[in-house]
Amino acid sequence: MIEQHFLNNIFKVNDFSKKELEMIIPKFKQVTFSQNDYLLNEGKTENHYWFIESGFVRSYVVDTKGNDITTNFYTAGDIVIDWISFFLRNPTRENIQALTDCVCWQLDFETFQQLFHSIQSFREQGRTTLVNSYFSLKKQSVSMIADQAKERYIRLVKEKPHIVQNISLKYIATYLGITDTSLSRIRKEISGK
Amino acid sequence: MIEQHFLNNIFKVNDFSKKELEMIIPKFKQVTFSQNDYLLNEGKTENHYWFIESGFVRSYVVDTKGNDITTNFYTAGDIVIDWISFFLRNPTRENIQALTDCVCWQLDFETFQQLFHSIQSFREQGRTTLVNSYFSLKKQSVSMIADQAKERYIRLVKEKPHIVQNISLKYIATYLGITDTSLSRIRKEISGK
DNA sequence: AATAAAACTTGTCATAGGGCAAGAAAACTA
DNA sequence: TAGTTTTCTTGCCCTATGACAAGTTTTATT
Repeated sequence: MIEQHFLNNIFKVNDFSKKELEMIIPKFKQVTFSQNDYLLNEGKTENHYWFIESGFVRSYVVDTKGNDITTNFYTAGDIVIDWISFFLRNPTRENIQALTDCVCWQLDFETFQQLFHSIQSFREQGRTTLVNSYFSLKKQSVSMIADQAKERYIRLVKEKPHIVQNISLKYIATYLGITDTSLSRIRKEISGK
Repeated sequence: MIEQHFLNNIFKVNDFSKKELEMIIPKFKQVTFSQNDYLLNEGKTENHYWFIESGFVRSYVVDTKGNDITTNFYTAGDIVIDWISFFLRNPTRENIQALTDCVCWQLDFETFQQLFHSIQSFREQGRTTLVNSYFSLKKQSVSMIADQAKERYIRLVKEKPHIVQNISLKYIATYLGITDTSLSRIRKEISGK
């Protein structure tokens, strides 16, 4: 196989030796999901994570009033993982749902552990990935306090245009912490400028 | 020294061998901060983290309008760290400030790396600590969307009563994403019940 | 104790965004 | 191509919270 495996975009030759790549890449298994399939359901303990080769995914939690709140969107190149459930080995509160058909590459916890403890660059990359997720969450969280809904939407359009273009308004609204009604009005206001 | 070092509460004999503890604990250095000292300032790259033996600390960011937003409170037993700056080696956006005099135990990045890559249980614990921080942030973030300010305040009182009792209203308000005026009204309403 | 500076409360009024319900438009389905 | 369902828009009215400004209380300073 000449180096054109999708995972070579994730595990780069600059960061890993050839030998390490040979230990890592074959451990991933390709899986596909159809639109509306669940990758993970509330109450289950996550035993895998995935890199998305193609498609769109969202994660959400259901609040005490029964509304669902989108916690994240994922698309090609992203890691889909519930860090909390995966590492703390707890039943999750999240639901992870394919919004379109998806092609993913899956790794299970045990294999992850084995690679994590044996390959230094694998654990450095893993840590960096987790910290990057922390960073996005923090940004989103501060923005929720500091910015008005319209500003949050504008930022999302700028930072993740493909999300805004491909995902239905109601999910984007709950991600921004507003109702679909409000988001519709915000859109109108923006386009009217 | 008979095992009554403060850090023995953090690194427990159940999780580490005696030899490992001897490699870890002496690497920490005791430092003290006076009220209003800064542990970290915006723009600097974090090169340390601390465990708090006593005192109260908060972290905050300044938003585009110049208001500050408290991102977290820390107290005895907690780790004080800017995960993002520490691991990504970036200048931080956060300010970390002692709200009272504090006694802390400090470790620097280089020593951390050395321990992280050489002691398996140290990295397991480090990862767990990071994921726990992620978990609190996520909870706070979802609550910001799902709950009203009053519910968020009630939850804080329940989960971290010592914070509510020891820290001034204005900081708690920005942590909850509201103004000090609103928090004052919420308090009144609650006590009037 | 006297003064100053913070911290907190309260009043009045303004506004972002929610709740609900009815349409309109678009996307499936048969 | 008609029928159904889902998605999105719009109108009307309401509520939680903000903005600002004036007290009051508490804490620190001399």
